[in-house]
Amino acid sequence: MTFGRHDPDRRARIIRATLDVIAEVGVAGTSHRRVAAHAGVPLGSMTYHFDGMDDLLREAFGSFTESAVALFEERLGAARDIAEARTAVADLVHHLSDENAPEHQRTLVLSHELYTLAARKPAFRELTREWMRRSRRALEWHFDPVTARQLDALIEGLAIHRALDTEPHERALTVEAITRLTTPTAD
Amino acid sequence: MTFGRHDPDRRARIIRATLDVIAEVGVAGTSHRRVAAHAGVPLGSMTYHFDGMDDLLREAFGSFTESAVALFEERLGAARDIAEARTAVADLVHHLSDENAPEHQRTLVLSHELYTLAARKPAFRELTREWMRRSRRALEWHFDPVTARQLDALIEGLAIHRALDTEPHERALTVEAITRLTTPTAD
DNA sequence: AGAGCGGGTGTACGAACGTACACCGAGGGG
DNA sequence: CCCCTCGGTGTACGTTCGTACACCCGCTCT
Repeated sequence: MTFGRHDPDRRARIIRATLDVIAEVGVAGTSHRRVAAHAGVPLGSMTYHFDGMDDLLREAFGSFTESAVALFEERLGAARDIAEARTAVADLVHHLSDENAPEHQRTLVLSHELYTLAARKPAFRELTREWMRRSRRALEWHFDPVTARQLDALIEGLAIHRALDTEPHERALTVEAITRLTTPTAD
Repeated sequence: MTFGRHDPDRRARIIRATLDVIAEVGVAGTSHRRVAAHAGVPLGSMTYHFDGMDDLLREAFGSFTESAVALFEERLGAARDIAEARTAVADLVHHLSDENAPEHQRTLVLSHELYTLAARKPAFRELTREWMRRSRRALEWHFDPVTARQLDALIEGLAIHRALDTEPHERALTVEAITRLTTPTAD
């Protein structure tokens, strides 16, 4: 039995290359050939390791959501009280939407590409649901379920709008919004 | 000078067809041929009326954002006080994310497709900026600029998450989030 | 009435795509 | 030492694409 004779993490490298290509030219411009070239593997490897394009995309976005959740959990896990949790949430919003960090623009681009697929194909919607579910669970370490749900949506909206804005809003605005949403109204 | 000899609103019909095709198969699956077939015009009309694919997409999404803004302004314009404005905002969120209305899934799909383009191409980012600018202006008829900005992001996030969720959240959660965000905190 | 113009269209070309599949060669079994 | 197995790969096919451009024909002007 020859096992991993050539390249034990060939698959993983293809998946990383796929995400790179998607971030660069979009799902629309992603092809087996381009991914293969970027990963430095022959074209035949594509159909050998993955059951066609859809399978490749699903694996790639699965890996992407995994690391997105990991970041979420890491930041929220480090917070020791509500105040720190609020700060962590603000950090996440600005981390995601910071224009000066190409790596973060990448996250935003990949999110949109995934949402676009999810809006049309159930298989990808499953990925986004799992992502949302785990994000909310992490928020529930610090906030009640309803607040967690609202906060999750707020993070999404703030990050998207901030990333697209001509002049991204200040941190103070983010913090203020988080504070308002996590403070029960008087009545 | 023969003018509009055949079809005065040929262009407009192509644009409508383009949005239909995008909603159905995505920007990735949209081709001149498919749009032409859907609009009932010859393939040659595509390059005649539009300077290539990018131009076509820009025109189509320009028309899309126009009607999205119109809906926004209509709903918010009809509100006569803060309470009605809050209700209008909740209406917009649920209108956008209602799973039982195919027309609304369409809006969500098109939004994501546009954001995906905007994340990569400046020409499309201009469209989303104008869209955000006008949405915020409509919100400012009832709320201060900072709140308007926060609310705009919240609407976005709630609509996206609600549309993708397994069990979409109740209206009460939306209303509660809007109330919290539009009520200054005590301290 | 005939000519000429120009808006509109059919077609053809080169490039790129996903995928199937015949083939190769290293390594283990006899 | 030979052969067979099977993981891995190169190539070729059929399809679809964007775009250019030669052409057609209804209309207007002389």
